[in-house]
Amino acid sequence: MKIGDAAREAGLPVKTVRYYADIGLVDPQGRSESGYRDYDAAAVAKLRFVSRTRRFGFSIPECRELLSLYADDGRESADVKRLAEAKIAELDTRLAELTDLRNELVRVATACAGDGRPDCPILERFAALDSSGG
Amino acid sequence: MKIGDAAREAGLPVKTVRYYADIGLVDPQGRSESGYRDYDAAAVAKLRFVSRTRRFGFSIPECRELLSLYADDGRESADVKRLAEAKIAELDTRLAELTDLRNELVRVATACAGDGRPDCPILERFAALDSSGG
DNA sequence: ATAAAGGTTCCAGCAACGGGAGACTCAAGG
DNA sequence: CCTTGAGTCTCCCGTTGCTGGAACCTTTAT
Repeated sequence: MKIGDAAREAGLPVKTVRYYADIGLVDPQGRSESGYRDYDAAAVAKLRFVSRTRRFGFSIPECRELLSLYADDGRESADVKRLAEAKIAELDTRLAELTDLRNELVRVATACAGDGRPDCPILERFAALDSSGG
Repeated sequence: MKIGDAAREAGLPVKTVRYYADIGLVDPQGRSESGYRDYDAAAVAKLRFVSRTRRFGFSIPECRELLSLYADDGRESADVKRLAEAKIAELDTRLAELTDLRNELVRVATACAGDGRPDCPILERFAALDSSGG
């Protein structure tokens, strides 16, 4: 199977699949005589796996680790669970930060009249001297 | 005031301040005879302003726009409010995505025994054939 | 006089690809 | 057989917002 079909089956851009091959994340099964990358079912499964794990917010190195766990029949599910839980904690932190940010922005935007006057609490908030205040 | 002091006052790394000067986002007031960047109070205020807006999730181009609004006495607060509200909507979208992601991960992690067995619902979930399923 | 601390420039690189050039290959149609 | 068009190849540059390092210069303190 050529790269275009593999990419379509995995739901990834061709460029991305080629990139994954370049960095040795998902290698094609081999090459055709004319030099085309050749993907078999196993390689496509890995691509699909990576596609999903990427969508779950895992970095390439993390995907690499998960992929090796996936490919290794003797893997310990505890390892996988540990990775997933660490990622959940990360997401929680990020969510809290983003929520704070959003509430802060809502507060200043609400205080802003939004008319044509040059006074603007948003800008004043940004320009505030202290960077600690909420 | 030299770059180090300006950076400290703005709460930014020196490298970042230099970078902002390079891209013309916040220029120093001038240069000393020996070529050192010289920051006055106005420049430091701009640095602090940018530092805050960056922390609020605005991109550099957006900061540039806000900065020009900030620097322009005749600015319209409506422009600023519009920018802030667009950013809030963005944050909401991003928050929803991250929340979905997190819940999905929690679900699969919960289903995983986490013991030494090779069975792992997390990996199976990642490896799932359909990419449409919740 | 000398050493440490801080400044300068430029160059390289990070994540994770995307865009596009220029050459090649393959499948179909006339 | 030839042509056309789509797909593929490699290669290199660009993105975002910095960060680190090298090699050198200036200032400050002792």
